[in-house]
Amino acid sequence: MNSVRVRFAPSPTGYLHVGGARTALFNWLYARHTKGTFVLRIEDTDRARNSAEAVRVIFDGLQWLGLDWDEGPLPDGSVRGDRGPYFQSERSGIYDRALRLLLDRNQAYESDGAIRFRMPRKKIVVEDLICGEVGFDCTLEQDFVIQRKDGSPVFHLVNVVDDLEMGISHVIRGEDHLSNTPKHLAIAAALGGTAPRYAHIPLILNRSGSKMSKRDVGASLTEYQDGGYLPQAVRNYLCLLGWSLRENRELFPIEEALERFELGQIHRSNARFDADKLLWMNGSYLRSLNPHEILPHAERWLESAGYPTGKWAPGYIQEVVLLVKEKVKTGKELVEWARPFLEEEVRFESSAVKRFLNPDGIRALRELLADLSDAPEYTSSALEARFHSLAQVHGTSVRTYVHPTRVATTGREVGPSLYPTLTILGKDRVLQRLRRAIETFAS
RNA sequence: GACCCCAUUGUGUAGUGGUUAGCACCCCACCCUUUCAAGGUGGUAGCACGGGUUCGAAUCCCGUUGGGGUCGCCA
Repeated sequence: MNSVRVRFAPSPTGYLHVGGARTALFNWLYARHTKGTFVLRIEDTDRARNSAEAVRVIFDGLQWLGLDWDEGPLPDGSVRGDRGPYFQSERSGIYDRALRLLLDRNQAYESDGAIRFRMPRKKIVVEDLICGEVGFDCTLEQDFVIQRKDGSPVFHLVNVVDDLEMGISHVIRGEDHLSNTPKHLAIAAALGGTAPRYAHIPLILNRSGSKMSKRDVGASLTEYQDGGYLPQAVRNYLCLLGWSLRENRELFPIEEALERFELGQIHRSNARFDADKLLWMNGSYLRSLNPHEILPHAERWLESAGYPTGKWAPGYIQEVVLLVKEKVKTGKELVEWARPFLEEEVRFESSAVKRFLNPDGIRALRELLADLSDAPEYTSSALEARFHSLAQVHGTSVRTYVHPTRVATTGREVGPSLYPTLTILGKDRVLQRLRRAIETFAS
């Protein structure tokens, strides 16, 4: 009988931490690899933190990453699984029963209005699937609170009770919990249950080398959701923090990770979060998307940036996106690069104007305008030929025309290839923008 | 401070007693080129240190140093 049951048990704090996302990912990978069950449990015992909005963020994050759960609350308000409830706030009866049991067995006692667990004074060995045998001398350990004065149960209690009640077989969690594990083992034993196996995964460190926290840039998954990252890229990157395929390959489909994922191969050392590498990886994924795949993403990015995509002729957005996608690494950048194609007014960068719309540039634009006005053909290759012959006639390089034209039509000195840009903009708009630039910047 | 974990270029990793220590990101150079990217080629940079074990250690053991984590009526 296959009995792997793992869980992701986040606390609804209003955001999903990348470390949490990676923990969820590893749990999910292990569940899928073993054909086991992935449970989502919401640890909302701290009433101050509990809100529907905060839970929503967790759902959104997991769904965005493609991490589906077999048991737990669902975004539509329904519940899947018969080992619930999956909100700790709805499980107080279960905790009360556990508390009473511990009290009856004299494994817990009241003190100052709270209830403390009677920690066994002995050596406790954690047999961790990743860290190996880790010994703790608990002979001097203090008893600790498992129910607050206000009657609410504390993490150490509820976490263990729920893992027991829900039949969790493996607890895969951050290494910051390793030191808590003797407590958890002791509670499980006092309750007469069989504790799950533990697997403590290394922490994700921030740029300066300490545990990534809420305040760190890039710590929240929403930054990637909103920043135009592709979920498959973020997921791929997260796989690499503490785990690898071991064959000099870093870009791989999730199915492959799922097939190859083993707890024993997870590292024991912490990993620093490298935003540059994630950015590179995202660009790599972005470029590998075919037109059919990238369009929905691009439309979403454009829409949420305030550019309705429906108002344009069919195919126009796609043309723009395909032109621009080779040059950008995120959806956010894609939007930036697409702007000149979607706005009436050209926004001029002052540095670009200064550099290329000087008297020489304006002269070049005048020559180009005259030449282009009666161009019979307006295609990318025709434009290219025209630019070249223009340069030849005037005994200069094609650059003389290219740069001022890019600035005049897009406002910037960098951008996609010029001829396709001019083609997509269309002759009318291009001529209009050339005239406009000449009027505005000729002095 | 006590306890626990960790240690291969700046970063992520491969490497499990014998390798010119491999790959990727970053950085640099060159090529390509209308800009910027992408792509291609090449380059800089690493086994923290000290003891052992061994014919032979990045690999095994011990210590030191360094980094991280935990010590809440937070989770």
